[in-house]
Amino acid sequence: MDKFLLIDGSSLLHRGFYALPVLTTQNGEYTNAVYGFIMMLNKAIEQEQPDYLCVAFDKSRHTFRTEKYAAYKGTRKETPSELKPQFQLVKEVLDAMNIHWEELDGYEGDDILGTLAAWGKTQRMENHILTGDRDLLQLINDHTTVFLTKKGITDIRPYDAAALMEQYALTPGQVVDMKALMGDSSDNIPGVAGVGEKTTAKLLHEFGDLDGIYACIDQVKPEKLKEKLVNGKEIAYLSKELATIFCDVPLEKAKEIFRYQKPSYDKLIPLYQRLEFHSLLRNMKPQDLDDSSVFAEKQETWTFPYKEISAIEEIRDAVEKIRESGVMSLTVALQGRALLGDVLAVGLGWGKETVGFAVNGWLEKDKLAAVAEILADQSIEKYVVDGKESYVALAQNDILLKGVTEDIALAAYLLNPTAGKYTIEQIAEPYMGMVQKEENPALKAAQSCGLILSLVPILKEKLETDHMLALYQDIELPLSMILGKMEREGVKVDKEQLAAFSQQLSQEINGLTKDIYQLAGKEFNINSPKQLQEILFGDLGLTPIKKTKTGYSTDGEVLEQLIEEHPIIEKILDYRAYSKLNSTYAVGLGEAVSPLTGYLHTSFNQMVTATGRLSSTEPNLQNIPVRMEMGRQIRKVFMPKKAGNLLLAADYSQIELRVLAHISGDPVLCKSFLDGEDIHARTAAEVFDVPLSQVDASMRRKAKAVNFGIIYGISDFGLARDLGIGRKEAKVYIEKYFQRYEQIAQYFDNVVEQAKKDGFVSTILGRRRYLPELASKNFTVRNFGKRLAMNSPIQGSAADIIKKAMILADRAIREKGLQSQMILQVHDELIFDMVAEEKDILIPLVKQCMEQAVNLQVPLIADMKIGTNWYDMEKLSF
DNA sequence: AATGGCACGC
DNA sequence: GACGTACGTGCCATTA
Repeated sequence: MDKFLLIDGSSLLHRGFYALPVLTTQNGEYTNAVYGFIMMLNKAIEQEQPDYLCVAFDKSRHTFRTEKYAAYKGTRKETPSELKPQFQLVKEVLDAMNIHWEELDGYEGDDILGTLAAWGKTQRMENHILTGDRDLLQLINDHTTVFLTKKGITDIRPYDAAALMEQYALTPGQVVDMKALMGDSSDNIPGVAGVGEKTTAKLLHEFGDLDGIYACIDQVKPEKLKEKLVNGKEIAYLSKELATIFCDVPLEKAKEIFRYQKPSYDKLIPLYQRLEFHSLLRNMKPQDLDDSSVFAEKQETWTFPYKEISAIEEIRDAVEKIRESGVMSLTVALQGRALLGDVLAVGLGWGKETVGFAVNGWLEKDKLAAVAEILADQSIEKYVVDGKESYVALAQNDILLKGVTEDIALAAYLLNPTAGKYTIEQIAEPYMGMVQKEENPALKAAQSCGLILSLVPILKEKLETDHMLALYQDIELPLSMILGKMEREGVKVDKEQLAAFSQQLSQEINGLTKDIYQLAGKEFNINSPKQLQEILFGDLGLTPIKKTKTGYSTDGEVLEQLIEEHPIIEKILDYRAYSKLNSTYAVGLGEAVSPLTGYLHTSFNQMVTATGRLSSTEPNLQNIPVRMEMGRQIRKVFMPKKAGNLLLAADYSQIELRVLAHISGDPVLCKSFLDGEDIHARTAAEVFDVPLSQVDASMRRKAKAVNFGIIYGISDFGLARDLGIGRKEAKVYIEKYFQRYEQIAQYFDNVVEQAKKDGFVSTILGRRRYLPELASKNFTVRNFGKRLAMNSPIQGSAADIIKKAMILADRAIREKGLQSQMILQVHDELIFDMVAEEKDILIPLVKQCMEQAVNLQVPLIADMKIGTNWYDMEKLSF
């Protein structure tokens, strides 16, 4: 069946406009909406491969609907002046692309789409409608699927009748009935007064449609609702008429005018050049451009020749040329995680040349050996993507990687820490409009080297304008190599002890399982929240406390509240605690021990968190239990490598509150730190209005929760829940806090205000986090954005500080020629495997590196602990 | 393979 | 009045 792609031009243009920052060309032409539109269009064409297509636009505000009801769309704001001229522009682009578009006086784009869809059905075509407007869902039928744009500009979801039912519980026909009843504020369709979303859903479920409701109006209850419906009958039907897409617009419908054909590149290229759509130009495929004379002179700006080599002589030849050049790009394609060191292919780039070669396992190690020398040569600059990964993988093959001066993955992460992935494909896409299609690993590695060389200047310029060049060069880049070293170093664990612990836990779990079956009266899978909730709230009739998406919650908080109701609860809590310890830690860590080294080698991820923190995986060594005594025991298995060595744990005291004191400049909090007070006790004294000496344990506990909340962006609700007090009481504490710490309140107001203006917040070292949430129309999302604006600079600055400290510590250890090793980072804590004889040098050294990492308005304090394992740690006093 | 619920850390 | 503590990862069960 032929495919007919129908595009809602007005909707997509608006979407493009609001999804992208305002862009102008050097001549001052506004282009963001057009750019966004083209991105969406190209993606849709590529995905859908339509045989026919058409774009529909609204012509003017005056339509048959405004004739009928003058206020229709009356609440719409004036189209922004930056968007208006882009309607003309996009039509120029469509003409150059040879894509047919329609608009007609008196009708909306929707009506044109509806008409064409109806016609498409008669032509036995499969209609695919692309829009951001949910109204069009009414057009769904067996020949018509509606593709709705979700967030961003490339996220699209298809809706057929089943998907519509699943998501909105509506049939296509009911879409208009829904509008008839509840109205639509954005189109200013009135609907029936006093009928909202819930009522509408109920009515439609019961009576099917508007006619159904009025046919059985006497059955409608409650009486009030019936009254509303009777009074609103006329408006309901008017609303329905306004919301119904008119499918008989007088249009010329000659099939051939819609046929998909190639763009007229001789028109499109100059147009893109005028609009400065460089990435779109680069993205054009050479084979498409044969007919274009403009292509010849532009070609080299968006393609980079690449080839595969395999003979060792060819590799040596490349190495020689790289030596002369002094700068190279490098890619190392891997199978599996870097620590395995399984290299698939290597790419090398220099000047305007790139090559790649495959490495087939251990047999071809001589190929790697051929490049070893230049890789280890500090004086030859390396441009890479994820240098840590390459470093670790190469090191596993006894090849040292030195001289990494650019890492585009780290650069791209800093430029947008919430992008998610930082592979070469992901980076090239937004910055160059490049979609990499090469699959042969060697060719791909080579091609990537070309992309790296092109991307480095682009990304660096952006870092420079965003004031993050120093953060990139002085923090993230050196840190990546240190993390690589730490990963390879690993940490020793006692496997036997781990197994014994697991044994012990399994026994406890067995006992508890029997008890729980007994108390429940039957056997079931205690690990299954679904089965557990059936037992607790069904069979045993306990009181449900809160809901999840799928049923009643059985989480710890709920169980704690049920503890008095039934003896089974305590057993389940214990069961959960023991199972967690066993599966994740006792068993999980045991399985993660490397058979090669006998140590645990975590991977530190430098490019995942939105705030700048690190994360740790396979295994995660940043969430080893510490709060509960039983769990804390796990720490006994972590030990230094050599007999006689010690573990050194250095953790920042209250780093986040200190950061807050510094950036807010609040005199009360600053003084408290300068005087070395117990910070939670001081907060208690302020909030409860008593002298420091009269603060009791309960007051301090409450104040601690308040401080905790302050860091995370507090709400009275959350604090009340944490402390088990009333919301009003919690609210009083928070108000009192902000009265006493006036400048903190002031700072939070300012940071939110500034974030709204800039679209991002920054840390003390200039790290950014963009906050699109603040511009959301949704109250909840927007409030969430405010909390992020308050929290991210605090958490992110703390991350900046410890990263800086790690670099200082690493350097100091090297300069002093010490054998001790930094092995772990846990957000505010550094762990070292310490040679006992170096104790007196290392401890003050680390302490100083951490405390002097940055200069704040308040002192930074690092507490030092040593021990023979991670459990038995003794605090040192200075 | 992806999602949801839960639980561990800071 | 809405919603309801930031940032993560791993395990297990369930669903597709």
